[in-house]
Amino acid sequence: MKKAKYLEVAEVIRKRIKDGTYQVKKPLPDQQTLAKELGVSRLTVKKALDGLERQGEVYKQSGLGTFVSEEIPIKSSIDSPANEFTGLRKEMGKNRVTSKVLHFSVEFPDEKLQKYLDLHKTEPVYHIVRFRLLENKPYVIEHTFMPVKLVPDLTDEILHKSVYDYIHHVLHLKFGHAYRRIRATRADDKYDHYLNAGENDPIIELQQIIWLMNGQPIEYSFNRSRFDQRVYTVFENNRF
Amino acid sequence: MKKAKYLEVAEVIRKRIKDGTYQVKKPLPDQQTLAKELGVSRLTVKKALDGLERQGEVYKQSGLGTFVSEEIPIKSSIDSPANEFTGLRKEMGKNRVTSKVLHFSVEFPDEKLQKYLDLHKTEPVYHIVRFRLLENKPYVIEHTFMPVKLVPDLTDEILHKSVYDYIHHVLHLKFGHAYRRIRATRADDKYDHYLNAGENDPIIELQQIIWLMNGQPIEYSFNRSRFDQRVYTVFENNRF
DNA sequence: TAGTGGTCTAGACCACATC
DNA sequence: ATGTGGTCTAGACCACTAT
Repeated sequence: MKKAKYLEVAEVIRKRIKDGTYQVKKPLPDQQTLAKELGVSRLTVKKALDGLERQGEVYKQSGLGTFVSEEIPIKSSIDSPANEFTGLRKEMGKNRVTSKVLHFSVEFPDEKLQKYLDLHKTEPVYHIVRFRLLENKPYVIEHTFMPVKLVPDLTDEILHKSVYDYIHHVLHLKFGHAYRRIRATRADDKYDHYLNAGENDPIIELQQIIWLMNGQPIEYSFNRSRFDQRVYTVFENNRF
Repeated sequence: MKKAKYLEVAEVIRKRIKDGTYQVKKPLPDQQTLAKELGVSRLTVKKALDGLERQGEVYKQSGLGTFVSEEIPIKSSIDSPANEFTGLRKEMGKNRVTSKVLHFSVEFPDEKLQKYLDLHKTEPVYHIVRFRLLENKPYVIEHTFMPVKLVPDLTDEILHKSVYDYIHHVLHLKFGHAYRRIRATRADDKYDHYLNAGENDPIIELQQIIWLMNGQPIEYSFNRSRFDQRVYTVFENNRF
């Protein structure tokens, strides 16, 4: 299966931004010119630029042109994007993350989970608690619930590596959308002591449901970190 | 200036979802049928559906159809969307929000602010601290910095109502994109006592830079709430 | 095989900003 | 007047899913 042309075009443009061919705050060549150069229609170029704009790489001004976005001055390398679908190992780098499985069981879902994961009470879920360290420093406690029917044959070994890899590359499932809630709370969960959090230390918690492309919910989870260990970020674009 | 057709089409479909014409988890009419019915081309329908999909109203499956999304079970009415551009008064309802101006001055920007707002050190900024209550209950302390050159003639009266309204409807400026960082912290700011936060109460803080459509940064701010008063949410769609 | 959404094209016209 | 991006069309072909 071949990649769509507009994705190829977006990659070319992204590279040119990265290597300085197109400079920050300067206009890119106009859409017609890019279309001719790359041998595609103008609409295909526009579609590529629309995507890059949604991701914050460029911004367009009708009547003026398309410009390379500036660096974001408050962006930090420790930020965790709250609007991406990469797993922790991929996000942070494979070898920087280690995982300890604190709990792994199969259960029937309670009423809350039945609602969250759109399950009948007879359809079992995995219940997983993982303690994850970033460069050997306590980083996050992840409480995860997934329907067994959607993720068959989950093993302890997979839990130590990447569940995301298993879901995507072995089961060939694709995440579609997610709803996430971020809040501050106290260290009051039974596993929080793993985070080296004192009794009065704030905790930052991200709770989420993830759905597949076909609309089925595949994961309910909440992830807790000590307040000074994690910052969630959102990039937002004011377009339809 | 007339509204684009694809926006009109999206509104029609959104209404039909809301009033039950199209039912949850059931397929909408196919794109060709909708196009004919509404007297537009198929691409225009697709563009409308793409937007609704990004906003989570529907999801599409190639080869199958377009389906109405389910209700999100963890969504709560107290959630604050972290990926919207509406001001607090509009988000929560005009009459539920009251504002007290704790500080209002004009200053030359320090180095940090010069970087955040892309300013020369001779270009002054407003420095505003507002205490905002939701139905007379302490809700958030907002620390806001804006370049004077972009927001001329800001008055105390505007601060008591909606700065967003002034920027959009009087100055006719449009927000383009924003980068937001959400973290948990302690009640250690000099204004935090307004939140009725005890010394050990966690605080949830949202820090952000907002840019206009033309790429100019117009606001740097950080907003602090007591941990149990605010939850930030993100909806994310795994598409280009 | 039939029906769905996804992509792509060429061409046209419009809205907007600048000169 | 010119050049930019935004919208819209009709038509074509492809990829995917179900039967």
